[in-house]
Amino acid sequence: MATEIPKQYDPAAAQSKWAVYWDEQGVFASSPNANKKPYTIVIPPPNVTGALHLGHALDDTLQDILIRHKRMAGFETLWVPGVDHAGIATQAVVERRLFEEEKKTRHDIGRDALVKRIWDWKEQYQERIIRQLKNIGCSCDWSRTRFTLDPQCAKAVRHFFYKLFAENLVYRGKRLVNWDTFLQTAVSDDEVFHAAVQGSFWYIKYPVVNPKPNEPTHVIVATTRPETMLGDTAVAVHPEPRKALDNIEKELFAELEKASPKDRDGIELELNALRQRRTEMLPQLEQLAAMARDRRTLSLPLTSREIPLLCDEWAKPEKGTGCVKITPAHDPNDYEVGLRQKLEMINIMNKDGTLNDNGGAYTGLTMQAARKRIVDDLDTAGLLAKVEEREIELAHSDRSKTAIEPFLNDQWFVRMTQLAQNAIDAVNPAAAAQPGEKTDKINIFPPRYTKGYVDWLSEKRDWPIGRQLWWGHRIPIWYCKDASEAELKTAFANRTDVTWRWDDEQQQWWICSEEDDLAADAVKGHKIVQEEDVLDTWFSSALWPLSTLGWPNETPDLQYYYPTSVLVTSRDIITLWVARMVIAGLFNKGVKPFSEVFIHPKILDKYGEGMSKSKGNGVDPLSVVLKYGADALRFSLAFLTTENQDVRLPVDFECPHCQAVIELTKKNRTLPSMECPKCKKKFRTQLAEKPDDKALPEAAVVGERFEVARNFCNKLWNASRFVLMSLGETDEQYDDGIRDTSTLLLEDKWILSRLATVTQQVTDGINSYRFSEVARAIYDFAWDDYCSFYVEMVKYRLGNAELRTTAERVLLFVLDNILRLLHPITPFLTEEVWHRLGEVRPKRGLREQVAASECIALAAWPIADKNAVDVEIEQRFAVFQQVLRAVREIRASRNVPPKTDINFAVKCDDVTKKLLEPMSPYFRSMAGANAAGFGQDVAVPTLASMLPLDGMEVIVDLSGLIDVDAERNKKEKEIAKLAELVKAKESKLTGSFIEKAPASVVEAERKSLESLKEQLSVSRVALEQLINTGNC
RNA sequence: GGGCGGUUAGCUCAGUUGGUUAGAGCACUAGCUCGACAAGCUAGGGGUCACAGGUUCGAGUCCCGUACCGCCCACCA
Repeated sequence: MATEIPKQYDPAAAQSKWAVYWDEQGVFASSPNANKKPYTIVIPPPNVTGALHLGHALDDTLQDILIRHKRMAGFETLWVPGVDHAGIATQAVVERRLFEEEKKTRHDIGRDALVKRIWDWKEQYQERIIRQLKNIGCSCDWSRTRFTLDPQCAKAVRHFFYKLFAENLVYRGKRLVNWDTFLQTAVSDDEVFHAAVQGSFWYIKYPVVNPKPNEPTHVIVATTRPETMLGDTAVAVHPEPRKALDNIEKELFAELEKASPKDRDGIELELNALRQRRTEMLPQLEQLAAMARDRRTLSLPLTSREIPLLCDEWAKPEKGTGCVKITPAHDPNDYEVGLRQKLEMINIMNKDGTLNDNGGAYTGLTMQAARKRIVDDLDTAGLLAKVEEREIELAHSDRSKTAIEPFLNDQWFVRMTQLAQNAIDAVNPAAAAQPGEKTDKINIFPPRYTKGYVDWLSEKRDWPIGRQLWWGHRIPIWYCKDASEAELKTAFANRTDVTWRWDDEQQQWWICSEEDDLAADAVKGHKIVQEEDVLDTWFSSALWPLSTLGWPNETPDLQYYYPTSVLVTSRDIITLWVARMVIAGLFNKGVKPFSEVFIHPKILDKYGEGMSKSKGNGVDPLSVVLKYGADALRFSLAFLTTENQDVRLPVDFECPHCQAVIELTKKNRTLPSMECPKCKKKFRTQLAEKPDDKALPEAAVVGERFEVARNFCNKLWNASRFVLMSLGETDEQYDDGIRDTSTLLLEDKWILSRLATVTQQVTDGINSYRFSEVARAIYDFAWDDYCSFYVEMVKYRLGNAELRTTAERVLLFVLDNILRLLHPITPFLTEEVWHRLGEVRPKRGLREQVAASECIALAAWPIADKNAVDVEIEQRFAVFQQVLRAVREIRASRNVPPKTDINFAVKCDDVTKKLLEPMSPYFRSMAGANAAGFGQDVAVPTLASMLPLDGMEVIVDLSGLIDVDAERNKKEKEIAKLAELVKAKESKLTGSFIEKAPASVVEAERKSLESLKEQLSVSRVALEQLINTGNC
């Protein structure tokens, strides 16, 4: 029966089988259990903008490793799955698609139709995302799947907003916002990126009104955005340009003193420019400052407006012309100046990016078109002094990729001063962070990420929470113009879930309701109108640990599972998301939302770029699963997770027809289908959406790093196959045999000692998020110790009736433990083998929680047996390994045919002799070498190869096999190397090393020198013997 | 401009509090179809640990500086 086990692990079969099994058995379902400690993770909800890529797969694999480990370790584990509506991002992709496919904008189809399309999109991608998670083996409690826009989350959102409003922590005000003219919404600073574009620097002349004699007739300002001049309400000059220049010069001198010779030239250049500016421009700037104090005005070109020339320190005399135009409604810095100088703020733009009525002759043009016309008109009027070509860093919307226009708009904000401070106080300083530490504070790992979190919060910038979108949580505010407070009181008499505040600026009531049920006639005789804007996506994400557990209701879930145990995510949303969850958790519940935060590396593609949906370089984890299986994918990802900030994971396509590897390039990575250059047949990629493409066979994604893991899975599969085929029939509890140490041989004790060490390493490693170390430790143990040594040695014992029973027990015991240690990383493979073992040995012990016939996902996590750790045993075993390696090396280097047995002896002391003698059968079975003898006075054959080791000499009889010249050559090289080492060590041991280094280190070095010397003399004797042999 | 990473074998990366002759996988070379596994087995070659200085008996590891690569934040009329 056992021989039916295939030679290769079949991941697809195991995946479909066990995914269904776990689901049917309710293995991942969780509910509050007073007898167990909770261990909770909420998934960072992926955006429904698109499918998951390998970056998500890493995030989710790590969480699953933690969850599966804790589940086995006896915790009541809950992993809450879900997806995020991702307001702007999702609306943007749907809008973009609408435009590409139907050339329509959202205004063409209207709010309801657009929202319906987005819901369709959401359903499609949520389904796909959940399928991806399931297929890579995530052990979430699927019955609890949440969506940030579902009724429960909506309730939490309204409650949060209400609480903030009631405590006067939200306000509405005119603010300069980043306006996305494509999406027609404000976006936060965090949703803006800067990119260099080719632009120009225009110098424009503003005529002075009624210039006096000796006064300049024009003031020249430089700008990259001439069209905004229509909104200018002043031109500023520095009040004390001389003093300002003096200060800068002073600073430069100070810098020059400290500067390295290399930097000096640059500073000198700056100084020169400054001096030149002083002579050429300072007199005029001082004159202008004087004019400004004199309240002189300028005539704003192309308009009939007069604007003041004024003094403000924002005008830097060292930059541009030293004068700067002030456009408060369209520039963040000018806005500040405008507030300071109480300037009029003239908004010249409509929400769609065209000029409004304030644009005069240019009304209706886009900002772009207006720029051209304005420059032309200025030129015609002789008011364009000069134009410089130059590269400008321009703000772009992260969502629509279009240029941002600073825009004055009404906006809702959350006051951050106190909230941010609380969130700062909630984290442990980086230096104090220890995994698993019992503390009220949050620990961030790796600790270096703590700084960014604290720094960002320290700015305490108010959070703009409104978005002019249709996809999201509508702000629960209703406006009422003309009711009296008494009327409001009457209308909401018995309601504790409605509150209001008077908006002085707009002369209206703000009515905030916690329940989404305010009718238009809720206030008798008055119309109330709900705010059109929706909330920033992060507003609902901030509540994720709360809303997924039932908040604002004090549910049993919330009481049991909150705060969650750890949050696992990547570094780019530490501020946007992690910080805001902390804020929301503390504010709403008074308790941090999670105890630890683990930040894992980002996955980069072969070009070193982070994977993202918008770039199109995201690789579908299922394309990897298709080729290598989910276990291999997961193992690779765990293996990659070092403390580094990024990991590179290059992949290519594999043609499903001819298996040719097709390089994945920036060009073809966005294609839904392509043709194989080799076999000329077509195939689809993960991006296929149209029926034609979907009908094609799918290309898998291949990468070297996955092969390593796939090979490992297969290795373990085959080791298990060997064990399954070797086990005899018995009904015993194999672990009883382990506890009876009297029958254990050296190799048994050795592998049990190693197992105990590795068990501890793996347990500690998972608890402290050192995933790479964990994967490496099991990999090395399973492959090198278990397969290469233990299994090989056991082969001999299985054929020996007396030695068989213990060997079988240990063999099985260790495999059983490897499987359990590995289960969090490779769940399908281990579950498959576990059940097969269950058929042969249903009564395996060590199962506190479940019977052997049940699944490994619920089996007990191995506990390291400290008593089994035996350093001396490991050292003794290492001697055996050394000798075996030496014999093999001699065999290999002398090209002894594999079927030819050789004879060997080891010259050694009595202790070693006693150790090696029982190992004779293994030298035979593992190296084809017959032991001729061990001990002080073994006979040395006339033709022998001798290899000196630490305190021993391995002698292989090569009569009839040896090439004397080659042997001599080898020996000479060896002697030279040894002599060099001896020399180095001798000189080390004559220096002050002896006095200053700790005695134990010195002693170790002495011993090492002795050993080297001995090896050297052995080699010299061997060489001499060779020469003699060669001569006769 | 501020902050944070990185630089170790041809490639991708490990390297705990400084301590014998710096490791792994892939690739490469030679030999193996020996009953778990060719996705494998055995052996081998390959590194002045980016550069320069310092601390130390001793530095890949600690300190200072330089160069290059990358990320984040802020700003640039």
